[in-house]
Amino acid sequence: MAQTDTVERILDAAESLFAEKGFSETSLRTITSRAKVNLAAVNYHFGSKNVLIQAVFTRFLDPFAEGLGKRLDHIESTGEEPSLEELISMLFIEVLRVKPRGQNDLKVFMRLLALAYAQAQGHLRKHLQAIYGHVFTRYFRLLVKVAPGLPENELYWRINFMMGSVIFTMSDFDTLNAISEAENGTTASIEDTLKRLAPFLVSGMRAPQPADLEK
Amino acid sequence: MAQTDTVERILDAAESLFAEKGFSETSLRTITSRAKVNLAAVNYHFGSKNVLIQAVFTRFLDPFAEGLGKRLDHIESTGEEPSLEELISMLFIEVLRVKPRGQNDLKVFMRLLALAYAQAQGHLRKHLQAIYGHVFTRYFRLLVKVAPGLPENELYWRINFMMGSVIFTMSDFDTLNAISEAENGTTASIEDTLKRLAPFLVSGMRAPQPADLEK
DNA sequence: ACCCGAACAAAACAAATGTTTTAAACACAT
DNA sequence: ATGTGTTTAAAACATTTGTTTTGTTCGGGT
Repeated sequence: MAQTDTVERILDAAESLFAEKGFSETSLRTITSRAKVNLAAVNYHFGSKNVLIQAVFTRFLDPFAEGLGKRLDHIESTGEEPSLEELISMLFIEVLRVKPRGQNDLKVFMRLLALAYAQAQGHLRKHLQAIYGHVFTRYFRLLVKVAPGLPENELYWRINFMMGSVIFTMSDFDTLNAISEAENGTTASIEDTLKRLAPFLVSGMRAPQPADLEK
Repeated sequence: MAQTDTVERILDAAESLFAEKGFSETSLRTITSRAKVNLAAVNYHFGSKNVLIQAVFTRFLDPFAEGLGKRLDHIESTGEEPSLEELISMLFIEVLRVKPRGQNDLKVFMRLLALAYAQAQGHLRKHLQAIYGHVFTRYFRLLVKVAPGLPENELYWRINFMMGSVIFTMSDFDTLNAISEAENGTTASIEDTLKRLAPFLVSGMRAPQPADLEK
């Protein structure tokens, strides 16, 4: 075969461009020109733009889901219950472990997640749910066991509250940081912001259940 | 003039379609056909699609920002400090007060907000920041006074954590609710979910400051 | 040396998009 | 009733989009 880094170059370009501008706003021509690849290469290697989008996601979600699954395996085999803090920070650690390339890949990662949610309807969500739904369910079941005596459905919503905070903050980190500088003269790194997030999330998860919903 | 509900009909159709599918994914032709209006009417009344997008936002953000501003006026004039709970629920109340039409407008409202954030770069964000930045700043300053002894920059990030939870959850409410039914057999109303959000957010805001960031 | 299939390049295609243009219909003041 | 400015209607326009087609190049196995 010829130099088959073509596929990788397409994925790299598509990933960053999608994160910057969204899916519909990124044309195949801008992708292929940044990747220094012929236009037809996308349809040749992937078949369609939608499949390319899915491929971008699986490339960074596959190792994440696999790593998370292994941690769940280990926990289930040893039988010892982790703390709530450990369970939450497990996600952060796994995210940080996955990123192999540059500095701002965490932002790219989060922005892609945010886009996947914002662009709710359509092929992508079903695709992600079909592939990664199982691992998420396992994580959720473990969290139900560990969490402080709240019913399942309450915990389900709190997990989504958590994910909203993380994804929203990280995906718009640059903008929020710029506003922060204008507003109170300080800037923060991504790591700082993750450290700020942890106690916020843990306290939120430990909040009492709203009285009139105890069914 | 002729029946000038044309503008309103365009805005109604655009609003719901944008919330469903996003901006780029919604063509002027689908908007005008749902609104039962001629294609050229959009460019005639608004000038361009971008201006239409901005108009959709100002239509529901103007009364929101105005109502919020009046509440801030009242608080500042009386001089009494509201509690953190009151300050947070103030946002919820104002959102619920604004929506004039159908049941699912809250979802539409939140989905539009989420889209505005997801489509970070570009005309929309600057436009919103230019118009509504002032009210947001006032709210922020008040929250700094009320909040439990945390530095400004810490509070700034926590506000964004809050907004992330709310916007993310509400904008994807239907999907999350469907997953909830599949996962643990229960469904929730929007009002239930807002009630669940409140203690989560309040506890998160009251969380201790991460030790290694006390600068 | 030959061949075969994979990889690339260039061009063309059909469809959809935002926008503009032209003309007709309308409301309303004079 | 007439005329004027506003609103709608229909068509056309120029781009841009994803995709397909056609031809070429390259590498390795027999």
